[in-house]
Amino acid sequence: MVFNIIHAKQIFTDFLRKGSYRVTSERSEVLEFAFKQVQHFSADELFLAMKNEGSNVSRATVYNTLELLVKCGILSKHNFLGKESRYEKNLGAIEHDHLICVNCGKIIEFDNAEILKIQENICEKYGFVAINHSFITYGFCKNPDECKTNGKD
Amino acid sequence: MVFNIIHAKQIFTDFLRKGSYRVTSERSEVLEFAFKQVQHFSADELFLAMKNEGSNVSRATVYNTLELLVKCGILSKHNFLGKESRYEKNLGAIEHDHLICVNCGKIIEFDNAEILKIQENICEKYGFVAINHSFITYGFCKNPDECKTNGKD
DNA sequence: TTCCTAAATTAGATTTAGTCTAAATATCAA
DNA sequence: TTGATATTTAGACTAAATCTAATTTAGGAA
Ligand SMILES: [Mn+2]
Ligand SMILES: [Mn+2]
Ligand SMILES: [Zn+2]
Ligand SMILES: [Zn+2]
Repeated sequence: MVFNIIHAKQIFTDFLRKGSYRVTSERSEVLEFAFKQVQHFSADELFLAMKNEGSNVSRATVYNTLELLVKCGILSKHNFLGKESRYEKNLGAIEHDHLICVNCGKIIEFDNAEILKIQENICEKYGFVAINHSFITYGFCKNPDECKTNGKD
Repeated sequence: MVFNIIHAKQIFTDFLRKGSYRVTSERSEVLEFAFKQVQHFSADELFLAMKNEGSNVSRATVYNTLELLVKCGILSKHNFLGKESRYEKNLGAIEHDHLICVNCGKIIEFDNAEILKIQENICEKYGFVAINHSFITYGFCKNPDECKTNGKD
């Protein structure tokens, strides 16, 4: 599991070297900007944020690098409600999951170790090797007062 | 839960009446074709299949009707690997889940009541009312012989 | 049954996320 | 330092899904 940007850079560099990918300034830049994001973000949002702060990394490179960052475990990628892919840092011990209000868009994050156990059992049963998972519960806020402001992300 | 096409038609008509939507021949046609599908299918695949068998229902109506069929519980909608949405009939007592091989594309379906319990607990904890969920484990086939034919769906 | 209005349908345009291309550039092993 | 080849780039392209505005239809009222 990843802790901070120093650690993330180490992991990324090792991953690139090990896979005989090249270590480039563009890839480092994408990692740095991705790591600065505090919420879920889309590839295009990151590309625009970078551009906005003077970066010249291309859209294609942002998309490609995000995939590499997912592969080496620094980021997670989600597809909420069939919308564009959204990414986020992977910091904790457990890959967290999401509860989404289909009414106001609120996203609640939670850790649940039991889900990992279920995943293991199922993989054992069907002869699979798990890489990761996506568990999303769709519903709505019980308290109407909390279901107003569109608290996306 | 839905059992067969007769039952599905009943549920759909009730849902439409109750929501003061109109009962149209196009909506019935989409339901009939959707129900004939034996595997996961995309909106466009269904549209083309219908067209191919002489139906004149438009693409927009197919897309819209599939959403209604999801809302009333007749179909489920999935987003595997961030690709186009895929639909399927909802027949059993438990909303089944999926195991996907990122190498060969194989999809294994499984029932797991524990996941529903976890969902209930989490919703209780965070003041949510669950509608449905999506649980997908990504991984690869342990047995290389089984990981060849691209057994999609 | 006929009439009327809002809802639904339609073909095709548009939007959007993401991928592809081929020319220019940079990495890194030798 | 050099050169093979991996990477980056701008912009073209693709595919899924949504939107539009004109036309048709469902179903309630009379
Ligand atoms: Mn999250
Ligand atoms: Mn299924
Ligand atoms: Zn809400
Ligand atoms: Zn496989």
